[in-house]
Amino acid sequence: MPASPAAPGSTALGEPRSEAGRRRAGRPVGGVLDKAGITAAALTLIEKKGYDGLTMAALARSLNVAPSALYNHMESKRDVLLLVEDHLAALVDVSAFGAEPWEEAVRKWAWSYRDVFSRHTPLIPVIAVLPVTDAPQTLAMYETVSAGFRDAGFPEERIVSSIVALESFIFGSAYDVTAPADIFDSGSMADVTPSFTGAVRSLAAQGHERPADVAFSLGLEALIAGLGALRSA
Amino acid sequence: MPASPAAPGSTALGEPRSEAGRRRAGRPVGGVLDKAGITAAALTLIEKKGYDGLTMAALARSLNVAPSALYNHMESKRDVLLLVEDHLAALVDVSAFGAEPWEEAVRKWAWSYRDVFSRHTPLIPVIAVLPVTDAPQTLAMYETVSAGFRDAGFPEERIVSSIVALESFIFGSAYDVTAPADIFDSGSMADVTPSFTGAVRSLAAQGHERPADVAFSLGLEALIAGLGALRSA
DNA sequence: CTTCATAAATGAATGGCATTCATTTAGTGG
DNA sequence: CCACTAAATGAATGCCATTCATTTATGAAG
Repeated sequence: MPASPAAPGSTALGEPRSEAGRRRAGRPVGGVLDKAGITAAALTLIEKKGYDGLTMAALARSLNVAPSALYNHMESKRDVLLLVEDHLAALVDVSAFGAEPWEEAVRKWAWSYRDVFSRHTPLIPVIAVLPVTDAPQTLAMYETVSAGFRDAGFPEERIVSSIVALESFIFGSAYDVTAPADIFDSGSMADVTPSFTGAVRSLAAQGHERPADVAFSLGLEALIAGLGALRSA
Repeated sequence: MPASPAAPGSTALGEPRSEAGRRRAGRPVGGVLDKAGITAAALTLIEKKGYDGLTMAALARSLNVAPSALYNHMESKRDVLLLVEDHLAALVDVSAFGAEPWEEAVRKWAWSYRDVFSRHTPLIPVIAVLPVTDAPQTLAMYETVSAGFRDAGFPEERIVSSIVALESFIFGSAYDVTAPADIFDSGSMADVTPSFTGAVRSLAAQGHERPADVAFSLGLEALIAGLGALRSA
């Protein structure tokens, strides 16, 4: 009724669907375009082209499909990011909970969590506001961690706040990892910022391979010590 | 030489420049389009329309100028965000450094820092990777804080790492403030996540006005205690 | 075997975005 | 008074996510 959708059916069997089109037209055949397939394609794309390269068009292209086809399976691009986020949550190492002392379990979890998301910082604004209902793997991670805290003797009403505090630190620290090495170069302002410039030089003189790791370790150990004091038994 | 830039000069004095155009054409007259003016306009726009409403077109519009005019003063939109960020840094309260004990100074600084940026979370990915050279007010903040740490007896090589750790926690916590209240509702998965669901309920039962504040306080006090132990004197 | 409902794919819009560019304008310093 | 130049213009450009009418092909129902 509205505009003019051009020649119907004529070009419908043209080149665009030559290969995959035949396989996937109609009903569920193998399912290249299900959630698992979309997630895998998105991850590959992110690895190869980064988050700037993750466009709906590029994603569709890598699945041999028209961009609009994605919208039969997802409401928006945000859903794609959610899928990726939840996949990554499953990569976070929670295995030490229940197997090692609480301190060590938190330590391993936190380092692993930071490492995974430091390569996916564009997801952080998404996760931070993400209702866990939509992310089963993420929820599973919280369950394991919560159980670890409970078994370690944490009062139930402090568990969520403690995890949130740790997570906040982890997300912020994930950004640090990606910061340029010269981020604290005060340049021409060096003479009016003697304390800061001196502190930066003093740290640089230590010659740490990854300065972000030093700050992360420092903060994490402080949090573990401070939060650990909340335990009753 | 290329395309066809249409009627030259004819419409140049039309409506678009009726008011501000007369004031600002040519050389520096009053300077609505200098850094201060752009920053002020951007902040007003952000307050009224949020970060989604902060487009180069909308910013130009609020300055009674064509979008392309902005590019005579800024390299990219990122520069606008930098300007805003640096303006906000000046709002962070560092006054307690040098006036109160280190613990209390850090506490006031951290709460103030988090509060300012919790209303500007879209800037966080920008700040985290921002070379301080480009942000004088931000650098000034670091200088005051660094001096506070030095005077409190911190070994020089630990100062930057300590500040980075605190900042990471602050940025992560700024996101929490904006999270929806039901973010931890496990929905249909409640039965398979008993520990987490119980912990969430238990926190909710406490009836805190702002749950994010509880987590922030918990983490901040842990960091203050843990980092404070690094001081020599 | 035919018919039909339906999930899934199509491609051509749409509207918004940051950014670029040739050109014009109008003060300023010589 | 003129040349220089900073600053403004508006018409592209190209990219983006998203929408929609339409078509396709399958499996189930009769």
